[in-house]
Amino acid sequence: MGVITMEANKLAEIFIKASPTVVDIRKIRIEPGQADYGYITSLYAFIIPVKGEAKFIFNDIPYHLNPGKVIHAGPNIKVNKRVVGDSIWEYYLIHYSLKNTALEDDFVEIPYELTIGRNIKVLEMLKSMNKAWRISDPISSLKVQSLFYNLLYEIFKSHHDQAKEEDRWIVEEAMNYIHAYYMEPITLKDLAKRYDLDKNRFSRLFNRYAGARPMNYLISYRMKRASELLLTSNFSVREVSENVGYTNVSYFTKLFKKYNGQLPSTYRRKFYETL
DNA sequence: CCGCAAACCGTAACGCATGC
DNA sequence: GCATGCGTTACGGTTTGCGG
Repeated sequence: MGVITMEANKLAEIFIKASPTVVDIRKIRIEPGQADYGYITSLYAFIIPVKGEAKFIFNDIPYHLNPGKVIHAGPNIKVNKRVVGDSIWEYYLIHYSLKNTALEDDFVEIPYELTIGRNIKVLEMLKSMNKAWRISDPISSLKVQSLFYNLLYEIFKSHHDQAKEEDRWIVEEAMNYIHAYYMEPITLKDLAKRYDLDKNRFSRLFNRYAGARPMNYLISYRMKRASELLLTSNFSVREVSENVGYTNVSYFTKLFKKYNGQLPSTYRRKFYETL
């Protein structure tokens, strides 16, 4: 809790207006277990983890930094950091300043976190930027600036896609869950809780990718299984109903009729009559 | 006992308002 | 234009009761 995530389009808008200029780029390697306490930042910066992991505390809010994430921080933030785990902590640190200081209000003073996943493009750009930064002629400086803009694009874009990816994953996982546990009682509330989402939000998210609300999807799946069972087994209607997750036949019959146009018993009878 | 329907209750889905 | 919060509505789910 406390970690702020930002919307990619909003960020793009802000950065476009603000014309950031790179002030410094460096790749930093720190041995495991090392810590650093209480310094205050003076510039805007992106922290892009490459290897290992570290705990940062910005103004008392903890952030866990590992590859796949990008952190943005502003000036006047108190930083405590510690490298955790037993591998070397390696990251790029890019400091930049704003041309247009009138826009400083748009830059959140609280650090925020972006999820970009494993991104080779980003790593390659950082490498080139770092290399070009060591050469101090105007052409190389131009290269650094243009790469910085490319980098921003790539980071924001990845962050944007990652969000969608996460949503899609949740829906797929939920569908798999339904396929596996349709015979058990499932409620929307419990499903949503699995993904730590508000039930309303989850229901809509599910609908966006699955084309049906979760509970309707569950029912359809149960009805599909029920019709299969009616034709392929010699279970009684009651048994079929129990096998797809309904404790009472009444309700099952009602639903089955709604979904298949006829009652379970009729459905079975009609099928065998036409053989 | 079994399958079904009607009556009833609680929850999920819908639709609208609001904010971003 | 899209996501979110919230009140209302519709429907899922339980109980009861009836005919075969």
